Amino acid sequence: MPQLNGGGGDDLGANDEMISFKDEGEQEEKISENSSAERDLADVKSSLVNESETNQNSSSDSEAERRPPPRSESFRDKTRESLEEAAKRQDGGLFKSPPYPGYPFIMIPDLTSPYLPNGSLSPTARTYLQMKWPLLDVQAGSLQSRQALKDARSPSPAHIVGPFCLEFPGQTDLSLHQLQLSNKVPVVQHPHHVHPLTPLITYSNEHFTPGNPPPHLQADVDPKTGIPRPPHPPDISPYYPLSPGTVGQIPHPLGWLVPQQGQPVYPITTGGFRHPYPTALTVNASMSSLLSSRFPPHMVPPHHSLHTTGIPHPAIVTPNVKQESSHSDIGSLNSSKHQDAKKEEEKKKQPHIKKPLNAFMLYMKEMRAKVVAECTLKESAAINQILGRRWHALSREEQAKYYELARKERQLHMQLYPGWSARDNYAGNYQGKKKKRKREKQAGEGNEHREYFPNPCLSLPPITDLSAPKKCRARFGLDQQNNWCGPCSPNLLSFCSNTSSL
DNA sequence: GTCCCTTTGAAGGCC
DNA sequence: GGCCTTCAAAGGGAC
Repeated sequence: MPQLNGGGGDDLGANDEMISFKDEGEQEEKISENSSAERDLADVKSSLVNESETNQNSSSDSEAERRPPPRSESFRDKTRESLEEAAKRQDGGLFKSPPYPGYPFIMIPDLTSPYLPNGSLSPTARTYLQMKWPLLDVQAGSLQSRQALKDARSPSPAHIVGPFCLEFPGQTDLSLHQLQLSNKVPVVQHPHHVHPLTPLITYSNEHFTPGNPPPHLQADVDPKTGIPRPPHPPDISPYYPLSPGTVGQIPHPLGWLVPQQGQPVYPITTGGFRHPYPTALTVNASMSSLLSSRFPPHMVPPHHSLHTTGIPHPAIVTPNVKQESSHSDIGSLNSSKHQDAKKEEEKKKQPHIKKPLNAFMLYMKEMRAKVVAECTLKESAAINQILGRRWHALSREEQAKYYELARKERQLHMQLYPGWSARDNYAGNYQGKKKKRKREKQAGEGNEHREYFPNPCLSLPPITDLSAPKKCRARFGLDQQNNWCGPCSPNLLSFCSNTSSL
């Protein structure tokens, strides 16, 4: 279990990474950012068509209350304090918007040892699991647990947001119902029942095959206690040590029934429900055969993508076959080209070791589904904007947890792939893809500013801040306002100011 | 089918 | 050291 530098000297930057938020107008922006996440959703949705943020000023009072307190103490002390505090309020505060909902076995102290000495789940663990997975019968169909779940859900752990991101505090059931009525939201999905391990399900979920429940997911029973335990795929090796039963790895029992954006809400497979880096100690060679039997051939990582341990590492991605074949066709036209193509082919066959996820990526993985569910947004660009703002709205302690996880990911990644460099994945080194990006497009000077503020109402400082328009005003002058970029355009500004709905 | 968009952070290269 | 670029995830949208 990752600890937040309780005393160890091994911090690889978690503290350093606690960079203060941007200055310059960010003060004002922070006010709006710290304005609740739910407004973010509304903001973004509306701002997709240039919504104004001016109304955010009206709620600055409540926002001030939500803002993290001044951080006069050392970060380390604060971190420890917050952990202790979390430990104290583990039961009472469980439904009070847990500070780190995505990492229950880290942030929910009780879940670090969710099992009681007799092997049964601790009350808090049960409650938490029920909250996270309402369909998971933690106690073998215990009516009690269901009742407890029902009760527990009443005080909404967070804000359930309806299809239009309206807030209905305390109206969880209603909101859920509304969500269910919404044709954009999976009926079974509860917005807050995002799998608590999503952030640890790093790398792609591409190996998951929606369909019938995998046989291995039949709830297994603890041989000692007789208590059914959540399924635990044998091929998953915990990176972050878990207690007996590895509660953190419990897939949603109905995960295969809960599609979301073409993916399960609770990805379950070795590719989808997994820890970032299976350790060599607990994985055996039968994994590939297991994969072969459970997944379509194209989803089973070829052997050459196995780690030296024989593990199909989640960070290893094999380039798709089609590209290879197309290159082979081209190569067949010319012998020299053929050789080149062969080389490329071999190059492409080399496993692609992905970068470890950084803190924000981990955060995004965790929160994306929630945002999608809350706001019925699907465009990742818009979602990421929301997540970016939420990220800034997080307290340092909350961010620190993700930094710590990211740090551990990097450490493990380094251990598993000592010679790997991020450079290896740069286009050219790795042929499997792709991309040259917006920077290239920025060649046009006019676009530069525009791209920096891709969505004016999201990225610009408050409308009252005239510094941004000054950029284009300085560049082109007042008499060439037609050359001003969108965000700087006074017309757009007034549009933003006056537009608040789709 | 491929790339772009959008976010933040990490890492590498260049000056 | 500062700046720039690329990549990591994600999925709709554009081409």
